[in-house]
Amino acid sequence: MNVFSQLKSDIEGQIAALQTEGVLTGDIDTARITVEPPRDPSHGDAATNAAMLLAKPAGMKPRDLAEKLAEKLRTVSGIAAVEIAGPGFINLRMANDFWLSQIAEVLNVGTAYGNSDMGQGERVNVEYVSANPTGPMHVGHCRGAVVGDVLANLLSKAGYDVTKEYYVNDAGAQVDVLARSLHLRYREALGQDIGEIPAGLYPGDYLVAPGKKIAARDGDKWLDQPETAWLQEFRSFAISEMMGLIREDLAQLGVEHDVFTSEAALVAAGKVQAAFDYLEGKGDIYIGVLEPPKGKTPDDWEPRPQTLFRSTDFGDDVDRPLKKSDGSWTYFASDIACHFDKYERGFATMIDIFGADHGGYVKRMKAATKAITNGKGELDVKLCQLVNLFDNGEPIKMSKRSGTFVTLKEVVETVGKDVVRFIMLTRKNDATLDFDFAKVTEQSKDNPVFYVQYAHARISSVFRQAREAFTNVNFSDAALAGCDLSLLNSEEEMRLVRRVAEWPRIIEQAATAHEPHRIAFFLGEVAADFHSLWNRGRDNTELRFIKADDLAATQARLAMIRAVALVIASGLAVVGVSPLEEM
RNA sequence: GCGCCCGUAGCUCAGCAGGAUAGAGCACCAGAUUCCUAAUCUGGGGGCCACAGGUUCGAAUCCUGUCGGGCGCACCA
Repeated sequence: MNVFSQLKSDIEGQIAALQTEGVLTGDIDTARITVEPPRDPSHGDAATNAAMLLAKPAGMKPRDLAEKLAEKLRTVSGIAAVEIAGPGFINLRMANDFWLSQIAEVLNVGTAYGNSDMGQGERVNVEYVSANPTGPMHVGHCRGAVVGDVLANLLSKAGYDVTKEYYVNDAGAQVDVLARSLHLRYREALGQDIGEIPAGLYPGDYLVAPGKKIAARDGDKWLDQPETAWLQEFRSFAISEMMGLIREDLAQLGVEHDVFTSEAALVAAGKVQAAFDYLEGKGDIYIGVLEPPKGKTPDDWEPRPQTLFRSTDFGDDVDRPLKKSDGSWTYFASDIACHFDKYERGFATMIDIFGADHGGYVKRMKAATKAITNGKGELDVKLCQLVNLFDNGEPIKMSKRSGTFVTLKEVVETVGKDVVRFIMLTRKNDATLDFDFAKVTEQSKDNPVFYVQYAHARISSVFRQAREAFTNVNFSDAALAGCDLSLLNSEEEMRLVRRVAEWPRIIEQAATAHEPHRIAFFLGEVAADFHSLWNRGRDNTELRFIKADDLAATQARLAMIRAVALVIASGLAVVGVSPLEEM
């Protein structure tokens, strides 16, 4: 339960009461009312702007209205004090019990704490990774993979019915190149000298094994045949091999998609044609000639009639071609079909995760989604910026041409999936991120992964010691949930308790904003609060969690830190990282 | 030339669907600590939120323009 939305509905209830009493008149719109923890803790536990928003339509002064509302709020249970401040803020101070009941709640529901029904089971499709099946994944793919995966987890936790989707671009010219590259490796496997890999083909040695595999299976059957004889077979073989590699890489990263949609299959099933027909029926298709982009005319520019989608009618800058001159579909056309298909499968809300280099693609895809769903579907696109790799401060240069690019697999094998996943969320998705192999594995408070993991491990360690100090006491969650939590009353402890109670709100806000990085930042804050409290016990043994001569106080404190551990575990589960019992 | 993203402390970045005196970490400065709850702690200085207008009771946040950086710009995906 998000305590702040609980408070908001309490406030709305009191506003309604003021209305029926005739104190408050005018059009009341409660939508913009916020109830949030104030930045400055001296302002109380929660603040609302209600009076300032309602003053104008009610024809009252904000502070007068605030006073009326404050009177009502003082009668609400759980609210210990109400103050009016500044231009008309209403500051609420909650009774300790109010917060402490959240600790019991955490202990009762475990890592399910923070689950929300906000999404009301609404179906959401999150499409991410969608790398071309032409080779193993490199680090550049990491970020989108993690951001998409965690966003999907986050939305699930917030009550949405989420499908994780991978769109396989297996229909374009690139997969033909892949097929030819494989054929070369096939010849190599049969003992032919293939020399240097010709420019324009994929040189990577990840095709060597598939080459041998198909040679072992089919022998020299395809050896002296014209391309037309083997292209299709080699293409589908290569794609399935490459998808195998990609799925292995993703599995290592802890990413598993629910659905893989094949572009080629969409085309074959006539879905692209169907989407096209639909748009054409609405009059959104025409044959026309585009103007060259101003200030940057390509060398080979020629006025050329094309089959265009009227994307400018839906917010794009120019209309976009759907067919190539050979009559086949452009990538954009099949992507429209892909989103059409998603919509028909029941997804009105779709989210795509792209690399930042696809930024120019966003408007047209949103326009297409609007057109193809008749305005009923909504597409949000999250762009992931570059990850810059370093090793102990030294930049790692990557070049695809020289073959010195770092693969996803290498990164995961070097630092572990948990580290990769967490670090990818330490920046918001549209900011570039530095990834330093040395720093991300460092065991110090400068390393956010370590800092959060260590908080969890430290709590486990306290419990291990508690069981030694009190050999006959039951410290299970259920037992702790029933202990006397009112013994927690210091300001430092309450600060941590309030932080724990913020978790459900963080989930809801991160989910509405589609911003998974907020989870990682929140975990850093919980860990910081916990470590800070722990450190007080260094100097003052009275403040330690375990008091050998005071079982009741020990139980209350263990309940508190156990709740912290559960919230950390709950957050790490969203991030896809396993919490550690010891380090 | 056009579009998108970004511009917040010396550095790296948060800033919660507009809210009160703009935060954190690093670095810097000053103290504490050798304890066993290992993988430090406490405190401090430091800001025209790129700039200029606008909307609003209220703007780092929304709108417009300017400057600076990144990305992209017809039958590649």
